[in-house]
Amino acid sequence: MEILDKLDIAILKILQQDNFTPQRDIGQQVGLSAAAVQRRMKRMKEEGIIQRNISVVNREKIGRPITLFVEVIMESEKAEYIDTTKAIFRATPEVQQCYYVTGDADFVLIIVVPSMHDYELLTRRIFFGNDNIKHFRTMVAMDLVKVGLDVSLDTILP
Amino acid sequence: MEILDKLDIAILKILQQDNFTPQRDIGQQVGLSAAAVQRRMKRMKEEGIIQRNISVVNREKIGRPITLFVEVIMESEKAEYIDTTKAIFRATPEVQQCYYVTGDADFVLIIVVPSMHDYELLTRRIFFGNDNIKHFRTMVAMDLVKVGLDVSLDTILP
DNA sequence: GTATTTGTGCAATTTTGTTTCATTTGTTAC
DNA sequence: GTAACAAATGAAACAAAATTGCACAAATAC
Repeated sequence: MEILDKLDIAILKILQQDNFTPQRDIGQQVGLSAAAVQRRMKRMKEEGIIQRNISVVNREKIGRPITLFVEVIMESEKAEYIDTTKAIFRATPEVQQCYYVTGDADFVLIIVVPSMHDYELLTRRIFFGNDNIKHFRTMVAMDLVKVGLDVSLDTILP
Repeated sequence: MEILDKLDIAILKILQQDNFTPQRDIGQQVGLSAAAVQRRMKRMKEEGIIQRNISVVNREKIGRPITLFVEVIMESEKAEYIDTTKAIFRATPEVQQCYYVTGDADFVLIIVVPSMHDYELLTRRIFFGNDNIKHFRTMVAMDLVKVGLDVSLDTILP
């Protein structure tokens, strides 16, 4: 089955907030037994609807207080070069998120580092070290107004 | 205590990948008993080092395939207006992430919606409906090269 | 109408998480 | 060096949660 019913959505909403919520509690909230919740969770995990289950670590408390946005513009958009660059960004732990985009830029990155100095060193490695990068534009986050990977589940009509 | 030792970091690395890993398995991997892992996890949760525990839902599979980047430039940067705008972005479910930044833009947003049409409707609500927004620039994600909230824990020196 | 599929709740079972307690380890004071 | 103390640990007992087996009910197919 590929379609989500109201119960699946109700379960996902809870799991997006806190995936340690006991299945019994979830069941109570959505009107199912714990067993039924468990089976639905298992199915959604198998189908890839639930992609991952993760802990979110506070970046400030572990000494990574600097969050940056970088727009990267490539010299050439040849698939070969793009793929190489994707692989580099993917493999760089400081690059928390990387999107290949249309519009003014080619890539948008979110980078998390301990200090601006570390960022400078990083730019040398991944930007100046890459001949195919024509230009990059950095913005520094002053306030993490909203951070998450939530997908809004309010208006799904299956 | 505020400092993380090597064992804490090893535990966090695992939890950032999969927070359903049984404490026994974590213990085995890092060289601790399950009880010790449990106590460290509890402490880190209490201290806010572990901020949240969440499921990540696949946006494509639930009918939200469009991811967008938006840079927003404000008319006035008066704190009052900025705060109001932050509150709006925070309260909008389609706005998955929102950062207040320095640089060419004032805000950077990541938006997840079912279709470009939905995005157009959203822009009317949250951008054109806000007099203080001077300009916004949209980029459309073609490839979610790397998506996560991981913080690199490799080079922590406490 | 009956057969089949799909999903459910309940209860038994298994696994996991939590607490207790004695012991070890490391630190400080003398 | 050694005694006293604090912090963290592992093993085991215990509690809670997840998982499975099974009988049943609703929806669908025939």
